Amino acid sequence: MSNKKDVCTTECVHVQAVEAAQKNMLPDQEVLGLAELFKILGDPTRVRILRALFAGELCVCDLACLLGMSASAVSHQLRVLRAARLVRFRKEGKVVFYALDDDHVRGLVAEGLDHVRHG
Amino acid sequence: MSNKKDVCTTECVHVQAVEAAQKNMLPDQEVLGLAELFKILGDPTRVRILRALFAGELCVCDLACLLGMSASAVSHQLRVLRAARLVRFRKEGKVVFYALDDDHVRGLVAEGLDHVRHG
DNA sequence: CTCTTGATTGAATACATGCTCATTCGTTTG
DNA sequence: CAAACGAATGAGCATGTATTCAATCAAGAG
Repeated sequence: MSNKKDVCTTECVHVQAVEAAQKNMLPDQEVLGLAELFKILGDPTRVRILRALFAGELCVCDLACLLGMSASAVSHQLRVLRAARLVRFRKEGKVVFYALDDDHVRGLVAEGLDHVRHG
Repeated sequence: MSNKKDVCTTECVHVQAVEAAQKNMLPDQEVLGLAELFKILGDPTRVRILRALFAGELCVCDLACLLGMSASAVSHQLRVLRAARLVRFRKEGKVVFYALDDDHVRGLVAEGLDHVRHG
């Protein structure tokens, strides 16, 4: 997909700046991982779930109640968050408690809020 | 959307924890804004564009060349990034230079990378 | 064991989104 | 003015995704 550097037949390319940017490029794998992480954070329901877990662990039913949605919908999203290792879970009988699994999340949300609020 | 608190007919709700989480909930507007921001960051092309601009301003054609995609595709994404005030632009004749418009972005990307790399 | 309950899963549906292609805009140049 | 070029835009399509609904799993109660 990237053997088409000659796609730039135009004259407007600023070679120096482009080469500088090229040296700082991230490996594809990291770009994809980063985009995937942000995509997962890019859903209101998942943001609400994560924010709810800021205060401490909650079971699926708690979250469903808190967000006013079905346990099924919540569970589907928890599956996504689990796969991204953003939350972890703990079983106690029939009940499954979820909690934040990564402290980066707090930082990301905080920094995101800065942009949203006063950006 | 939230008058259905009685959706929780179950017995498993942990009232204390739920109430604590409820007090810490973000206003809907902030949740939506936050999710929107992350959604915008949650695309490989846009991540690549932003990363490219870390090194300094580039014109649309530079970006197209660097990413190996059409100027049209890049322009479409720049429109999205502009709307989110993540980039700003500067016209110089026919050429339009784009640059990062927000320092939060660097922090977000850095923190996201931490999670992706060693998370 | 059977029934109930919390949680998970899969299929189906409705909706959003990223790219391509063709066109248009705005500026510079001949 | 007309032609050329960088950039922006809109329609169309192909793909992805969040929720609902029904079914299933797992653990405790009767």
